[in-house]
Amino acid sequence: MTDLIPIGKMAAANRVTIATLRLYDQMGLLRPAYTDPDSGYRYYDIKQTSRLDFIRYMRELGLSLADIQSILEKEDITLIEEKLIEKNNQIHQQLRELKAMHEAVERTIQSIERYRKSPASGTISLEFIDQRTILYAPCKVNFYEAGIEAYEKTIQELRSGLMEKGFPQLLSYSLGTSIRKSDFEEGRFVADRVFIFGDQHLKDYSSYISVLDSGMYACIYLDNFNDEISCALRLKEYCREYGYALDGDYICEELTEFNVFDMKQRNMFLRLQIPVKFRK
Amino acid sequence: MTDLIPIGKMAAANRVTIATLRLYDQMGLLRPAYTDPDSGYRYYDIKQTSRLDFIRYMRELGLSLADIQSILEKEDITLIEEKLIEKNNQIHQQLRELKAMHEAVERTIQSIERYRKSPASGTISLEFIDQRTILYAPCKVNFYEAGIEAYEKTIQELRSGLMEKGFPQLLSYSLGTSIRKSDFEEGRFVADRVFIFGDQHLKDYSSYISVLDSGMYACIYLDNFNDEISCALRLKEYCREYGYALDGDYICEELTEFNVFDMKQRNMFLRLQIPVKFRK
DNA sequence: CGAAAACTCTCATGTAACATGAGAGTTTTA
DNA sequence: TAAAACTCTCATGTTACATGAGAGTTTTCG
Repeated sequence: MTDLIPIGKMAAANRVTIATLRLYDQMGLLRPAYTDPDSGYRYYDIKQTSRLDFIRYMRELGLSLADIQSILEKEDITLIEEKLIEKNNQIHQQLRELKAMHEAVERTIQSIERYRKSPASGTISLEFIDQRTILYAPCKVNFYEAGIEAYEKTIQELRSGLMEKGFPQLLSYSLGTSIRKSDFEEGRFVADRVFIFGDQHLKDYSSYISVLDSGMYACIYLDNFNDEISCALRLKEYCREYGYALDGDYICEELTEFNVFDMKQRNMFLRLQIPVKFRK
Repeated sequence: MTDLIPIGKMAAANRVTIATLRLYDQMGLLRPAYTDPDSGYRYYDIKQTSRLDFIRYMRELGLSLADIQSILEKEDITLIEEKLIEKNNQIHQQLRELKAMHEAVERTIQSIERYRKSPASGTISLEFIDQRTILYAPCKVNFYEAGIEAYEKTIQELRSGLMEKGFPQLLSYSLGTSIRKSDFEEGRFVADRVFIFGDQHLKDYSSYISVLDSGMYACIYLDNFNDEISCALRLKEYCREYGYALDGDYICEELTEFNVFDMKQRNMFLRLQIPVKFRK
């Protein structure tokens, strides 16, 4: 009296593939009502649709086939609830992760955009820059002398120190270094601090937090790490020429750090900054 | 002069597993600076850390290794941006899906909770029920006569009709059926409509929308489909006894539909409802 | 009734990004 | 020089299927 249908019809009736039905059979999630012992053909009862619906619904809720299997075996509503509550927590977690990912992607796109719209290397400007919060570490070695490897190493330490505290990732934030005003004034290139420019999340991660004052900055843009000193000197000269007085530490800001491309193209982008004040 | 480190140190220094480094080598994402041709041992330059960082950062942004590979091959920032924008869209999509999943899980948990707190089968109550929006289809056959299979078939049609329009899934909503007031009054069990109780999303999906008035309902709870008619009659009798007059169509609401468990336990939960008015 | 068409079977493989382990060879340390 | 520590390749497992090969079965049509 109950009419049985072969796998193809069952699949079509439920918008499932045949392969899926076979898998469910094999896993014991949904055994066909009758299997021909000779041919091995599977025949389903239409009423099994409801069980299939249940499986698919649980899948839509994000449960794994293994979870569903145990639910169907135990036939216990409490178990469903447990699994769902567990799933709910997972979903919350995933939502957080996705949002963080989204922010990071946005930030990176912004940074690429900024790079794209950056002025030609060597351009000097006078800009007002808002207050910035930074997370810094002191420089143990002076990489202006010790070379780029020392710089990398310092960054590396900052990085791993932060990673231990669960800080997302460094690449998405712009990096900076500074030279103390007195040193810079007297032409000594002595790295003082290395830091990252942060956003609102920053304060959770360390006590080495500082603030860079807002104000006017004389800036020069460049795209090659090796030109920093010469550009910095040019910028200093420029300030002297126009009568701008130094008003704080010198800053080198690494606006984008796509330095994985072996510098074949102009992929790095720096902005050197000298805070200035004007004689009134 | 550049000191090379074996794979173990490289892995430890970057909090990556050895297997990962080997995979990246194999895929060409990060080739060790030197590979011993005899032993096959991989030796990395510390500077390769930056490339590894880049890879891991791109991974954190959700890009696939294949994407990263093409980015690293082309060495083109524009390509990064393209991939990121694409990724951003994917993230939006995923966020939508996750939120929908979350809603569905919550709804299901609620429904299980409700089931758990439901009164004993046979309990009669008088309740105020708020206005409800339903999405209905007319019943072509009277399943009170034709049997549960006909009911299932009707549901099936409703289901597949909705699925074509992209409606999420049925299991997460409670189902209902109704009998016209005149039929019910005269003791004729003739199914009139089958419907789902919906939420705010409902209106997007069909024109077969109707509203069930708010008001007082005489209700009886039960956990077995087969008892519907007898319980409905009891409820009707109850109304007569207390002098409540029928004020609309009879409704059978299937509050939870975990009928995959072969009814071994009390997993189904119905609430029959008769809208009533009082003589003043 | 027989042939062709349509259907179904099992088994193998691929997907993404690794994790894990076996068995053999290499380097470092004591 | 032997043991300990490290590394190699290759195979397999993970998830929920999709895809395809080659062989067998059922249905349909003339």
